[in-house]
Amino acid sequence: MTRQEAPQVVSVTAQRRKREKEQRYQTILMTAECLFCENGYSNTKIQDIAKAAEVAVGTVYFYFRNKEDLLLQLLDATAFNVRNTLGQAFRSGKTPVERFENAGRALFQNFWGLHPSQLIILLRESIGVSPEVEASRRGIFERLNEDVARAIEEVLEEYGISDRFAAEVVSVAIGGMLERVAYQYVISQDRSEETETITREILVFIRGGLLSVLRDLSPTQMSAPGKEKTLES
Amino acid sequence: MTRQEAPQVVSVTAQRRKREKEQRYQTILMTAECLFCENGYSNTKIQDIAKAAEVAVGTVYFYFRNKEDLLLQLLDATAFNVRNTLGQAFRSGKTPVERFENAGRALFQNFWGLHPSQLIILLRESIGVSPEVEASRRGIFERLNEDVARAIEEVLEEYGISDRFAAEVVSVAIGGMLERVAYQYVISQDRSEETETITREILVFIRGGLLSVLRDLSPTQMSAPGKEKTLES
Amino acid sequence: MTRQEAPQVVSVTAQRRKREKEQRYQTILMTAECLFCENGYSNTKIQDIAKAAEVAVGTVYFYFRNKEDLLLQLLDATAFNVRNTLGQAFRSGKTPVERFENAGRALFQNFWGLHPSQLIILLRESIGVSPEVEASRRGIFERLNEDVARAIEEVLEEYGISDRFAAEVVSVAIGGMLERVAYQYVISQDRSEETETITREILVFIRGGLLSVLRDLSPTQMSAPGKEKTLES
Amino acid sequence: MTRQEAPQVVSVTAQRRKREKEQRYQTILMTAECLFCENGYSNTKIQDIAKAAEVAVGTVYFYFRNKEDLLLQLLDATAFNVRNTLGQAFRSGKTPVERFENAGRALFQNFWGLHPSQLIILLRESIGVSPEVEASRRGIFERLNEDVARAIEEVLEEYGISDRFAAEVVSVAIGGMLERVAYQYVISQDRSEETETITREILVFIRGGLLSVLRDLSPTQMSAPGKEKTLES
DNA sequence: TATGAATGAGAGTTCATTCAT
DNA sequence: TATGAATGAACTCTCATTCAT
Repeated sequence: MTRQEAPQVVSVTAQRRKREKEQRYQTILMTAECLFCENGYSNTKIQDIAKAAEVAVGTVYFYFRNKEDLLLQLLDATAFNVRNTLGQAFRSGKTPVERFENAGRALFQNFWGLHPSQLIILLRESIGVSPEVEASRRGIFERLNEDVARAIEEVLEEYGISDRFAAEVVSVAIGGMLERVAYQYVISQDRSEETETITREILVFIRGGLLSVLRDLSPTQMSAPGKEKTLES
Repeated sequence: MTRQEAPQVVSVTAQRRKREKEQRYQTILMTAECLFCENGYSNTKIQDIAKAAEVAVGTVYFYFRNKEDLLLQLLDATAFNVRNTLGQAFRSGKTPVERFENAGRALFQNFWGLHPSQLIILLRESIGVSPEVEASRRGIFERLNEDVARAIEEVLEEYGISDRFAAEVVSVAIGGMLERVAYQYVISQDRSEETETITREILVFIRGGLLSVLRDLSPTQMSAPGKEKTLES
Repeated sequence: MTRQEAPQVVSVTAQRRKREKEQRYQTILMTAECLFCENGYSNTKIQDIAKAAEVAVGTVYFYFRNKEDLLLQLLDATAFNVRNTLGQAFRSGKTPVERFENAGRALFQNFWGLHPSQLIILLRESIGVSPEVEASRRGIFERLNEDVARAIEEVLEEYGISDRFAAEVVSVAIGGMLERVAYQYVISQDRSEETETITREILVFIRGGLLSVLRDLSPTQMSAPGKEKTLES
Repeated sequence: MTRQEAPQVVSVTAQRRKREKEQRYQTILMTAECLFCENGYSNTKIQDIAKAAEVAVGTVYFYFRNKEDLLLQLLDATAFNVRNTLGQAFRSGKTPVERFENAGRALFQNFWGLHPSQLIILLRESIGVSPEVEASRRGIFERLNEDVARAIEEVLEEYGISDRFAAEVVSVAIGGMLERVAYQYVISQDRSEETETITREILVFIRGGLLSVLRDLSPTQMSAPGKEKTLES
C-alpha cells in the first residue's frame, strides 16, 4: 500500500483482470464455435452459448455486439489462421513447386487436423447469414485465391509464360478441390485417418493438372524434357 | 348443362383443372426458386413467395407440405437434371476420355447457361437448413460422385489399374473444382462470356491431373508414351 | 351457386369480412388507447394489449406495424377529431368573437366529456417516445395553433390591427391554457362535474386577455385611461 | 506524515474528500440533466451518463439510488429554484399587481435564460416515468399553483371578491400559458432573442384576463356596458 | 380448391442493477 | 470510495403454420 508498491499492485491486478477478460472472450467464442458446428448457426441460440459457456446472456452481449458478430470474429480468426499457415508454408519451400506443395499440405493438415471446426464454419455455417458475413467470407476466399494465383503465376513464369487469367482460373479450381475434398472427408464422412493418402493423391492430381496447363499454354511445343524433370523431381 | 354433355364437360373440365393445378405447382416452385436465389432461403418468407406467385399463403401449403418441402422439390428437380445431363453426355462419347470431357462440358454448360439458379440453390441455399435437406443434398452429390468415380475407374481400368478409393477422391476433387469455378464465375462475378475459355482450361487441368494420378498409381514405371498419346488425342 | 348469384354472394361475404376486419382493427386500437391511458405507453406491453383485446400477439402485428404505430394511429385519430371539432365550431359562430368562444367551448367539451383518453395520450403518453411520434404530436399542435392564430388575426383585423406575431403568441398562450386546465382537471384531479364553471371562467379570462392585447396594440388609444389606472393601482 | 500533523492532514483531507464528493454528485447530476434533455429520459442509459461524467457505472449508483432518483433530484432542484425565484419576485413588488407581474417576468427569465434544461425536464422528460416522479412533478405544480392562486386571491380581495376556486382555475390557466409559451419559444423554436416582446405580450394578456374575470365576478357592475358591447359585436 | 386472417412459440437484444475486488 | 464486468428478467417483433369459410 506504500507509494512504491502501488503501481505494481495496480499493474498486477489490472493485468490479471485483462487476462481474465481475454479468457472469457475466448471461452465464449470457442463455445460458440463448437455449437455452431454441432448444431448449425441458426439453430444455436444465444442462450445455448451462454449456458454452455457458463455465463449469463448479457455477458455474451458484453463481449460481442450480436450473434452475427460471433460469426464474424470466428471468420476473422480463420482468415488469420489461413494466411499464417500459407505464409509459413510458402516461405519454407525452395522451388516454386515445392512451396506450392507445402502450402497445399499445410492447408490440409491445419484445417483437417487442427481446426476442423473452422473449416465447417467457413464452408457451411457462414453461408447465407447476412451480407456482412458474406462479405467477410468472400474476403477470405479472395485473399486465399490471390495468394494461390500468385504462386501459380510464379510457376508459370519459370517457364516463360505469363497468363494472369489462367493462373486465376486454375487457382479457383484448386481452391474448389481442396474445399470440396475437405468438406467431403471431414464434414460429410469422417475419414480423417486417411488424411495422408488423400492429401498425397490430391497433390499428385494438382501437379499433373498444372503441368498440363503449362504445356497447353507454352508457345513452343511441349517444353523441353529437362524442364519437366525439374518439375517432377 | 344437359345430361348428355355432362360427362364430356366434366372430363374436359377435369383435364383443364389438372393442367391448371400442375401449372400452379410449377408457378409456385419457380417463384420460390427465384426468391431463394435472390434473397436466400432463410430470408424468404412464405408470404413473399405467395405474393410473388399471386396466390394466397394457404395455397402454397396446399401444394407443399412446408417451406422445407419447397427446397426439397427444387433439389429433386436439380438431381433429375444433373443425372439426365450426365447420362446423355456419357452416352455421347466413344472413348472413356471423350465421355469424360463431354460430361464435364455438359455439366458446365447446363448449369452455367441454363439453370444457374439450380446451381445457387444446390451450392448455397440448401446448406445448413435441416438434416433432411442436408441428406437430399448429400444424395445428389453422392450420386454425381458415383457417376464420375465410375467413369474414372473405367479410365483407370484401361491402364490396368483398379483403385476405387483413388477414383473416388479424384472425382470428389473434380466435382469441387467444377462447382467452385462455376460458383466463382457465375454467381460471384458474372463472367459467363468467357465460358468457353474457362471450360477449356479446366478440362486441360483435369486431363493433366488424371494422367498424373494414373502415372502415380501405375505399377510399371511411367507408362509408355504411346498410351499417353491415346489419352491426349 | 348459379352465375347470377355468385357476385352477390361473394360481395356480401366480402363485405362482412371487411367489416369484421375493420372492427378488429378498431377493437385493438381502442384497447391500446385504454391501456396506454391507464398504465402509460411504456408500461403497456403488446401482450397486455393482445390479451385485453382477446387476440394473439401476432394479430396486433397483423394490423399495426409496431407498438409505435398504435400510438401514431391514435394521434391521427385525435388530429382528425380536433380539426373536425374546431372546424364545425368555427363555422357555427357569426361574429369572430362568437366563433372563437364556440371553438374554445367545443374543444373543452369534446375532449373533456367525450374523449378524455385522447387528451391523455396527446398530452402525456405521446411524449418522449420517438422522433416520429414527436413529429406527429408537434404537427397536431402546429395545426391547432395555426387555426387559433388565424381566428385571432380575424378578431384583430376587425379593429384594424394586423400583427401576425402577436396573434401567434397569443394563440400559443391560449393553447397552453386550455391544455393545462384540461390536464389539471381531467387527468390529475377528476373534476369533470365542474366542467361548465371552469369553461366559463376560462372563456371570460381569454376574452379579457384578448381585449387587453387589442388595446395594447391599437395605435389610437381605445380604452379610457381611467380604467387602466384602476387596474394598475 | 508526522504525528502532529496527522490530525490537521486528516481534517484537510477529509474536507477535500467531502468537497470532491459533493463535486462528483453535482457532476453526475448535471451530466444526467444534459443527457435527459438532449436524448430523453428513457433513451438515456446509466452507462451513457457514467461515460459522459467520466465515472464508472457503479459510481452513479453510489450517489443515486437508481435512475429514477436522478430525475427526482433534478426535479427537487427545479422545485427549489422555482420557489426561490417566485419568492424573491413577490417580495420585490409593492402592489399585488406589480408583484404579479414581477413574478411572471422572473419566472420567464429564470427558466428561459438560465435553466432551460430544467424547464425541459419538468415539462417533458418527467412525464409518464413513474408514480413517484409524477407525484414530485405534481407537487411542484401544486406549490407553484398555490403561490399564484394566493396572489390572485389577493388581487381579487382588493376588489372585495373572495373566490378561491376561481383563483385556482385562473392560476392553473396562467401556469399553462407560461409553460406552453416557454416550451414553444425555447424548446421547439429557438426565439430567445424575442423574449422581451413575448414576455410583454403575455403579461398584457394576463392582466386583461384577470381584469375580465374580476368584472365577471364582481356583484356590482364595474365595467361600463359600452365597453362590453364593443367586445361582443 | 383457394383464401388470408389468426396464431403463438421462440429468438435476439437491452439495460437497470449488483457485487466482488 | 470507486470500478466495471456480470447478471437475467423483460420486451418487441417474426414468421411458419393452421383452419374456418
